[in-house]
Amino acid sequence: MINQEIAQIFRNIAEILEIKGDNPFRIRAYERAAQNIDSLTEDIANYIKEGRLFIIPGIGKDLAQKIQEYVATGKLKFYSDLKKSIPEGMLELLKIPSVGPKTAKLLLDKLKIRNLDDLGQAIKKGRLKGLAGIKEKTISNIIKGIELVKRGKERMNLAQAGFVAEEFISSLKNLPEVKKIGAAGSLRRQKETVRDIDILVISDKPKKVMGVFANIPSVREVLAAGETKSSVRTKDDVQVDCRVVEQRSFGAALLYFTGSKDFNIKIRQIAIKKGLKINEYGVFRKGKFLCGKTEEEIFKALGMDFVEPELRENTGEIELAQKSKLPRLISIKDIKADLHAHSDWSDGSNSIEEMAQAAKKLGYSYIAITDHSQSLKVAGGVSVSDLKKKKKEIEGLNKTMKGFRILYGTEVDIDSAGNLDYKDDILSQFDLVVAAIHTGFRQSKEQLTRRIKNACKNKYVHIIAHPTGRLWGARDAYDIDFEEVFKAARETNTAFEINAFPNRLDLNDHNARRAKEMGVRIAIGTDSHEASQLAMMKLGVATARRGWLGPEDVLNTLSVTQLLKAIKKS
DNA sequence: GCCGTTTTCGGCCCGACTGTTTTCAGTCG
Repeated sequence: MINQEIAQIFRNIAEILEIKGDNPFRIRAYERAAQNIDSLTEDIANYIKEGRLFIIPGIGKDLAQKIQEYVATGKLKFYSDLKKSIPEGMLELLKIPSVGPKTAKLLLDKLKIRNLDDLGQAIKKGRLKGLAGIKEKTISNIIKGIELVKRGKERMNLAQAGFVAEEFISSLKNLPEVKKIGAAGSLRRQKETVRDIDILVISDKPKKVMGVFANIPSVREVLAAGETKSSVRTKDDVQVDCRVVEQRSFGAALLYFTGSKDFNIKIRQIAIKKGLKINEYGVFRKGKFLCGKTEEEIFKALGMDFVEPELRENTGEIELAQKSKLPRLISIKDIKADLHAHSDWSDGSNSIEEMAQAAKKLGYSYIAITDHSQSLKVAGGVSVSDLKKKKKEIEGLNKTMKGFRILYGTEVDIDSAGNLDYKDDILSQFDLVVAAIHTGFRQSKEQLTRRIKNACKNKYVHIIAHPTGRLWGARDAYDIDFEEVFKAARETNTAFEINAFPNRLDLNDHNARRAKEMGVRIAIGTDSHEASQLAMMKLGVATARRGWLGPEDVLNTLSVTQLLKAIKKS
């Protein structure tokens, strides 16, 4: 989407300006604008059309003009000129930990180092020695940093980040010195991908905690070890930061380390206006400690409601919290069913009964078994003749399982022409039909949009599953026109799925929020292929929460009777 | 470069750790 292109350009501009030593507040203005454009749920071209650019925070006269120029021409003269002012490879130097804009500029000015390769050569030849402020230690840090950049550590997905954090937390939580411990950062905000793990500890003996932390088995390297703050890198190249504070500061530290950065800046500005100061130790008036033990009391001191971590991105939640108008977010307890699961009738590894028992164990009252349709041979799609047997099996199980219902469902393929893989007379027999694209991902935006709209228009299709097809780390989302497909979904009473599989999370948080704004209902499904995967529902719920969804926006908070009524098409 | 019910100019969040320094700049989150 063009929003992301513009955001990236603004970020690049900020980095170039940093190297050039420009005004830090001007740099910050570009970063802030990039962040805010990134978090828009709607195409920025619409803002231009309707003269609404200025309602985007951080967009003033100058940036508005730059956005208009880029949207109109696909180019930005200011940016292309600016790019010419530094060598092309310079920005990659900034990716090296410990190398910031000042060091990069020093390397360019003194040694004509223009990219990573130049830097490697210069180090080999010993040319860095003798530069002002650079000695042995700095050089060895740079060498390690270059290796790290070359290994190219990506962000983890949310599930992986949870495992890393759990290992560190479980190693620390039973120490007698540890009174309380928790994860903060983007993991607590439940972002779909996470770069670093932040761990917060309450203790009166920070030294002891820091010592144990630095010696956890999976630690490869200690990056920094201070009195109250340490950073390590694990054998899998994950950076983990640990911070120790006193009891009275836990809320303040949790707030600070949970972020996001923009959120923190905004609430600190609010504090200043009230004659207060917030840091990670508490809320202060004229140097006097007011509070800090819990996040709740800090929000109260600022005159606003508690903001759930998933909303803390400075995309409107602060203003609503000040007016007590935040939405109630869905929670895992609201979920009564899984609406997308496979059995061994297609490519799942458990029987329908095993899947149902596992769902019952999670406290659900129903589950939809949505095996693949006939043409999807690689996934063992169910033939029309087998469908009868499958239906019969489900009817049998439903008689024996008390207080639980199995819905007879399918994940029907939307073929490359936009037709469905079962005929209407077959589709009409299912309790629940989930439709999805599994082939022809490379079609044009128009074609893909049309295929999904076609599926929405089918009287028997209830849910569009994993609507953008993305597989994190393997396949990018395909481009569809969300405004159009959401409109079609609303008009036809078709729901869109948040697929809870960790490398899908599709719809993502932004698109889910837009779907809600456009009046489209959401179904959360795990796409489980074995019983244990049903537990991934919490990741789908996390995405829903980041998309501002409440229980009323999500189909699987309904009882089975309510659901079957709600999905009916006229 | 943005922003304003104290302001259209002069502010702009706040602090820890490192490496190189004799008191601090750079980097990071």
